[in-house]
Amino acid sequence: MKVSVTSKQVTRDDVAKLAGVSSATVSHVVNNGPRNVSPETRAKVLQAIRELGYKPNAVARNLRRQRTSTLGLIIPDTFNPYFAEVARGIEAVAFENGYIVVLCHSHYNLEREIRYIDVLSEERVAGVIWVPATYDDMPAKRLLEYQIPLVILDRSIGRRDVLSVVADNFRGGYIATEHLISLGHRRIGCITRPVGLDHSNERIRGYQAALSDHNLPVDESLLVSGGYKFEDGRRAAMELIDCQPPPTALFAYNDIMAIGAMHAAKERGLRIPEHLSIVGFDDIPGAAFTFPPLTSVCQPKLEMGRLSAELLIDSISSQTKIEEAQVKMDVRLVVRQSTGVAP
Amino acid sequence: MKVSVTSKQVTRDDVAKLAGVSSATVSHVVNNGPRNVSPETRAKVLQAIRELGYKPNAVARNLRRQRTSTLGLIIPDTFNPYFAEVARGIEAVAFENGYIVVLCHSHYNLEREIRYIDVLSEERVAGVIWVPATYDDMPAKRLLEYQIPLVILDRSIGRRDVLSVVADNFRGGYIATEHLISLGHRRIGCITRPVGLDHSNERIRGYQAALSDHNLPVDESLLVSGGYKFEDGRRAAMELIDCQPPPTALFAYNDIMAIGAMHAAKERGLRIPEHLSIVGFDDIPGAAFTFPPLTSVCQPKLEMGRLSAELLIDSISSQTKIEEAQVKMDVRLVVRQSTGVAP
DNA sequence: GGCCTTGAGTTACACGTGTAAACTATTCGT
DNA sequence: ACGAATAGTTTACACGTGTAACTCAAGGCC
Repeated sequence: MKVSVTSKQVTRDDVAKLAGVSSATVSHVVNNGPRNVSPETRAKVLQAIRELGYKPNAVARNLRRQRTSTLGLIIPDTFNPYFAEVARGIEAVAFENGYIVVLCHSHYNLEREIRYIDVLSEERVAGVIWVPATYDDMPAKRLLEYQIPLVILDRSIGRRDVLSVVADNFRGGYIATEHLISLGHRRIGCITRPVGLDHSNERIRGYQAALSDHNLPVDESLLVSGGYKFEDGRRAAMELIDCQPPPTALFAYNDIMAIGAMHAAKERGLRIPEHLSIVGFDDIPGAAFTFPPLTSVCQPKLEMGRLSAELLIDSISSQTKIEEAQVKMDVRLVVRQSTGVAP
Repeated sequence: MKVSVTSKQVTRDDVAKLAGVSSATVSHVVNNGPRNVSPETRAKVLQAIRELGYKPNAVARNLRRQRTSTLGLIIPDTFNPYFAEVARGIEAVAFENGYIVVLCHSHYNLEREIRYIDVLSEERVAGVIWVPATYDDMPAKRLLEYQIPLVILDRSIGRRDVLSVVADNFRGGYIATEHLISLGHRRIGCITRPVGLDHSNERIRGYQAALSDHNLPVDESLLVSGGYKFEDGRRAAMELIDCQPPPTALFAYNDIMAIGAMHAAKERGLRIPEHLSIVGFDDIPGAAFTFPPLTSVCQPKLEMGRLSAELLIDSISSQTKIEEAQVKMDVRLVVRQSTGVAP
């Protein structure tokens, strides 16, 4: 039925004129309120809307309502599958609730986070989900200063008034190690990031707690800390394999390093899992496709994204004070074929 | 210097009052025009802006200017690393040019594409980059009907008035096959999607053209079409390996299938590349981490994203008619260790 | 001096919408 | 029968901004 070919925007007044009613009535039809509209009038208005191809202008509506239905997502980089899955959950919940999501890649860069926060502030976004790129809290402070509702994902800044959603990294390290212990392993190596960072600290603490709880020694020489990349994992594994006596199992900080460790084992002629068991962390998509498929600790990434969006939308719409500032999500072990009974 | 603790929005008028000037002058300072402002007045205004923590309201500005600085990105799913990298390029260029990007996941769903188009239309986005989820052109038609500038990524709908950016899939199939031929392979299997879809058709044509150009027979029995997943690749490879005589090399439609084929080979006791060479397509991040690392055809994903954003922004700001509707991007072969001389 | 130009600043209004308040016409309660 | 209540519709205005049109003062030019 669309006839309009002009490039001029069709406004509510055009619809009103065609339908022979006032523009307020059109508004009442479009928004189902706040005043009632008789069925006949409603029909006339809807017909006019269809004929003209009228689309309400969300910009004007946002200005008038003094709020938008836009959420900002500040995330290091969706190229990382972990963040990509989180983003997927956020976008899905946003869409279900009539929000749109502005994608802001910080590229692991503090300055860029801050520049994006200023942009989002000017855009008057309804709220922001922030996946920190560095260990600097300034972005959170600035968002609070701007009075923008905020949920922090994947890290907590320990303030009672800031919502955050994190995975239980301690438990991840614990169950990974316990799994290896239950397979009879006694010397279990750990490949990790440089200590001092939240995630790795927690994962290492879990690893060590599991050892202690099962009366195994916590041998510092079995802990190798490097970077977080494939080559770092490969190198660290080499080092551990060359120990005397070598560990029979490895727990890696993340899957990429675990895959690096698998390569190291193959290069040393070790078969997995017959000679060496390996557990990773994150359960990236590729983990199922390694040879053999990698056992890994899985964070509920999609759920974490969904939950953070739900929390944010809740805190936007209700002014109720928050009870629990930090939500810790449970992790689970995905057992594949890279782990087996100790030799 | 910020003092304001009130939740009321700070407006241009507040700044004007504090600085003792008119609100138009504030506007002239903020926008560097259109009228000149003396250095002293400018200083007073900037000081007032700082004191009040004034942030111009982009919603109001967009309404007044009758345009936004927002781009819509409709994409099946950034969880797929191919799309994630494309999105990264788009976001980067958008940011550099003062645009923000609304992330719209279609989840390979036509209806959702259309619903998002309606939302973006109401939001009055300046333009849209569309990565088609299905083979239905309706989204493009609707965007054109709404007069929203459009760039189609990864597919072309063959209209002279619609910009599109695609990879040279034909050439990808060609150089992959030629690479295998140059290594002495004569029987080269091809694992592909069900025929009939743009991408796979082009890649198969390239594969066949390379064979013909080197005077090798195009043997239909060496072409196995299945799905596009790991298991599909594994099954297809099994079938080819069990041929008599078996091929000494395989070209797979994508890396996931290629990795499936690698697993099939290992299960059959074949060593790669000594007994069987394998080439994939897409060069996903995991391709470098398989054992041995996978040779693959690489599309310039980041560049494709960047270019599509640049084209879109160009076509938004200039009303010039487009010359070349379709841009075909070159691909390159990344040679790793999954291909070797024929046995 | 008269007239035009120029630069700095102001006034006034439009952008498209949501909704309070005003206005009618109809129904209701007594 | 008459004021009150109710439902449907309209009028009027505010949201915060960009900018055209205007004012005013200060030179510049003959």
